[in-house]
Amino acid sequence: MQDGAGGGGGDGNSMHLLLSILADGEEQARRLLGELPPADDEGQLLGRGPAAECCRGVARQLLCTFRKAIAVAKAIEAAGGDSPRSADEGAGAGRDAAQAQERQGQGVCKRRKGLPRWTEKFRIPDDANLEYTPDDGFSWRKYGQKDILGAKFPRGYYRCTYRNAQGCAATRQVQRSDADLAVFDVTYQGAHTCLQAQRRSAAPPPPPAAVAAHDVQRSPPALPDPDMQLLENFRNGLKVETDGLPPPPPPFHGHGTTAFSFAYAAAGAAGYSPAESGGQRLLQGGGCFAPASFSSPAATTSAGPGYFAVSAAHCTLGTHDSPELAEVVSAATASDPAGFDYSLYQYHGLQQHDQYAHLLPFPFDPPSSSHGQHRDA
DNA sequence: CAAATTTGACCTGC
DNA sequence: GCAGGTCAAATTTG
Repeated sequence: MQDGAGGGGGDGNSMHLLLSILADGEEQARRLLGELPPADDEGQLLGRGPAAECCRGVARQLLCTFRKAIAVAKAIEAAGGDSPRSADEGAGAGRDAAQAQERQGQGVCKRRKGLPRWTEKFRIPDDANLEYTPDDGFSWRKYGQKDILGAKFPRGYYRCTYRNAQGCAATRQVQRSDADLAVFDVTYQGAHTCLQAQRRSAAPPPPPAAVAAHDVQRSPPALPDPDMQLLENFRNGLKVETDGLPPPPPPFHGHGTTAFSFAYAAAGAAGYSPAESGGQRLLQGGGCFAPASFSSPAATTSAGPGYFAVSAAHCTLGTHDSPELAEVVSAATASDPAGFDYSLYQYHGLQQHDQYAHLLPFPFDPPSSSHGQHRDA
């Protein structure tokens, strides 16, 4: 991974470009926040009410996310191209656990080879009890628990409930953050090949009105709504950890829009289909990725309804080689190739960084471009 | 009674 | 040898 496409973040031009884009995004986020009227400004359209609060929350989070991303990018640059790491580590939150995870992560890749690996941060509701565990909609069976050096809380080991019945190799590790009890680091390994993933892929998109009508700031939906989850995801911050991969395409492109293509790919490997319209809509609209369909009838995870907050999609592909990235992206496209929106990849800036285009398992030649830039595969 | 969870032992990589 | 990850028997739960 360090070799090949861009040298694992060590490419000075790519990093400068990334920093430039991030700085641009930060500036736009700052402007957005500045242009939003204060909460007590009754004269403004968005001055009050849940919608205004939501916008301010998103804007603040966006700004925070950009700053984290910039810090991480600078750290990578200063380190001479070492694997990018969690933005939270740089920001100080959950540092002990993250460092423990980092140590582990470096070793784990060699322990379990061949399967893509990535980590998400889950935030549970503040009023959740201590036994609350993150629910991603899949059905998991716990097979072990281990005290981890340097971590206050034990790590839980889960595998897909249908491992035996359907040969699904997906596993996940759940560890509560030391710094924030409401935050869980959930490391996934392997894509779901069971029917859960297929059901999710086949699930119909939710009505678009669901996003605007819901107060995402305060109350998580009783029934997981993909769009709400995307918003919540956005609100809780993001990080993309390539963990030794070639640097991802710059996630920001165009006029103040954002997208996280690696999170996209990683989530696809978890069984989430990029063809799901909820994901597409919000990706294109400035959001990020989150599970787009929580309709698994088999879900028996311990978290009850009301949960949701994916705060990160920090993608860690296991063995650092581009073929595995292709595998992940392939998984993302496999469920519905016809519905895959190739323009997203262009939208994510790929057309500007064609050194990444070869990582895709399909010829990168988007049928059309609404952004006026198009590259040849 | 079947399925899920717990937990100590064992395996693997560094 | 240490620490993370997995196995599998025992136990719990519905």
